[in-house]
Amino acid sequence: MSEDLSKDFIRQIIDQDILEDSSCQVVTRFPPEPNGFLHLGHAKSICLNFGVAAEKNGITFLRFDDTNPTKENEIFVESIKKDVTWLGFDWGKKLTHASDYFEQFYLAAISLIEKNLAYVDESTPEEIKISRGTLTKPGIDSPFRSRSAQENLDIFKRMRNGEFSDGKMILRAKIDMASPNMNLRDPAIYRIRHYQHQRTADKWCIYPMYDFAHALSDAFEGITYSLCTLEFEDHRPLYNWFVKQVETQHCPRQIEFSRLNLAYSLTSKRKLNDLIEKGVVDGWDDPRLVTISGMKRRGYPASAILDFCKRIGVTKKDNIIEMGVLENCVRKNLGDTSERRMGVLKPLKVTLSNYDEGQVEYLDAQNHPNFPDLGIRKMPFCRELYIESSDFLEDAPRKFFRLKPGGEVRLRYAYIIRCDEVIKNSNGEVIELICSYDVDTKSGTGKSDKKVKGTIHWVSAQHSITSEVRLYDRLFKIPDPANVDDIEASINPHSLEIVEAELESSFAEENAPKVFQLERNGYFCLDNMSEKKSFNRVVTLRDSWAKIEKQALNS
RNA sequence: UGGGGUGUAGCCAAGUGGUAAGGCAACGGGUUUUGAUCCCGUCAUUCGCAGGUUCGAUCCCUGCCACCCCAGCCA
Repeated sequence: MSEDLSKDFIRQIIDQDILEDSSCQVVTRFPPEPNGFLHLGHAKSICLNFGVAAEKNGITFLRFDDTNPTKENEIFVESIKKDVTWLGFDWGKKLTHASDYFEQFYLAAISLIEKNLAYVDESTPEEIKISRGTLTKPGIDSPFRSRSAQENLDIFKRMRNGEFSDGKMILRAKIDMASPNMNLRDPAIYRIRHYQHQRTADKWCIYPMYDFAHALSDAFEGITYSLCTLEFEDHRPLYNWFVKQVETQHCPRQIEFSRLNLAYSLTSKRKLNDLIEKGVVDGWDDPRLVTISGMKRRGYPASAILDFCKRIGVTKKDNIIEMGVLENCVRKNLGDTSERRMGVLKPLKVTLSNYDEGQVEYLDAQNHPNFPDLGIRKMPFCRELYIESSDFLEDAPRKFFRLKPGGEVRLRYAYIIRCDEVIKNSNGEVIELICSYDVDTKSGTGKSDKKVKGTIHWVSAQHSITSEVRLYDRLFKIPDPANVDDIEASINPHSLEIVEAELESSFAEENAPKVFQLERNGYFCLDNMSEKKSFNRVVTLRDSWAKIEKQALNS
């Protein structure tokens, strides 16, 4: 492994800060709102926040941004903790919640009111919307803007005491209704919500807004680098305004980076939630989603996700990462770590006419071609076998070096066979092949120097285990599902295919691997969530034959 | 048309006043009883465009163009 020579712009800023002041601490935070499950975009943020701190012996808080009780719940809190841990990060004792600071936020709001920097506005939401102006027209002051601090103080306290109903009034920062930055046109600081909060229950009926709570939480925790995505760039002046006006002891610095976009997939909690509610996918952990729990269930190793985050980098550029990058990380990780097995996804029966009925041979099969230390297993070989249907073609193109009528192919770890006869059903579909084997070509014996182009996998029909296997493809037909009106119309109808596969007999053993490669088919894992025994295809192998076929089709 | 950002290959991404890293993809070849893995090689005379400064500009200056974000009592 060569060392990375280049650092992203955030790490460069931090390096520079440390160069200028060696006492400079690195304190970061990962601050999800517990209103959904984490996805790959969060993984990017987690890797950045935890990574940057770890590199400088700093610390990272896991902070739940729970300022909106109507959208949040304990299930999401637990899932987030689980996912962060699974990715391999440890927040130690630094587990906090925005709600831990509700009292401090309240006091900070009081101080703003006392400084005449905040006021209670009793306008309706519609009135506030209109008076805010537009992108090109300045807003106008609210009639409540000039209320005395005394009066504001009194009403705000009564807001807290629950004297008013939801939506009746808000506390606003008094900044500048004519600011070209919309966020500075007297943004809301507190709103009234008579709603059970998952942690503070009914202790509060007023809740702070994101900009206020986030800036102050960062300041209270001594966060030095508050790393967030680009859409908050316009919020930075407001963030800084709160920190300054509340006169916190510590001043955090917000730095923004671009969010992750992965082609043919969705990284938006809201849109994921829609798909789940409509039943388009099975839940947050559907293996077709790039949620952390979905990818985990699919069989993606955490280290592959970490590797992915490292490869995509951190910049301020809009980006769309190709699916291949993620898949490649998964293959790369699994290639060296998973044992090989054989399994036939779409079986085609093969009968060896010259192999004795009732005879069984046990043939040696390597568990990993590159690592002999991983040992061998015995595979039973009989007169009746299954091969992959796609490994036989009646009208084979020139470069197809698998089985065809009259052609020969090697059965991996076994013999070379020749296809003598093709049996079809009344629909003309091939249902069985009658073949003959060449006894001198047994693997490892060196009796024959016969060479064939192709080697295919197989299982003994008598010994194979029928098992459910789930084959996944990308969830969407289009690269940018996030940008279309009708997401459901862009769903790939073939994103999940369930097949009855025939697996080699070793899967009956107690210590059969949970994650493995089915040779020539891809990487698979046992699905821990389904009730019956079922396997997920994690990712296919790279397939240059498929590429050749596709090219032939296009030309 | 206000404000804030971003433009380096098909996709990511370094770089910086001295002649364009790296990864993925693609392509060509080698090894191979997985059309896998692995190995070797090819792949930007040019950095959104146009001017200017300079011996020299992707980098500095000016103008233009394209794309993204912002008008929640969401985060």
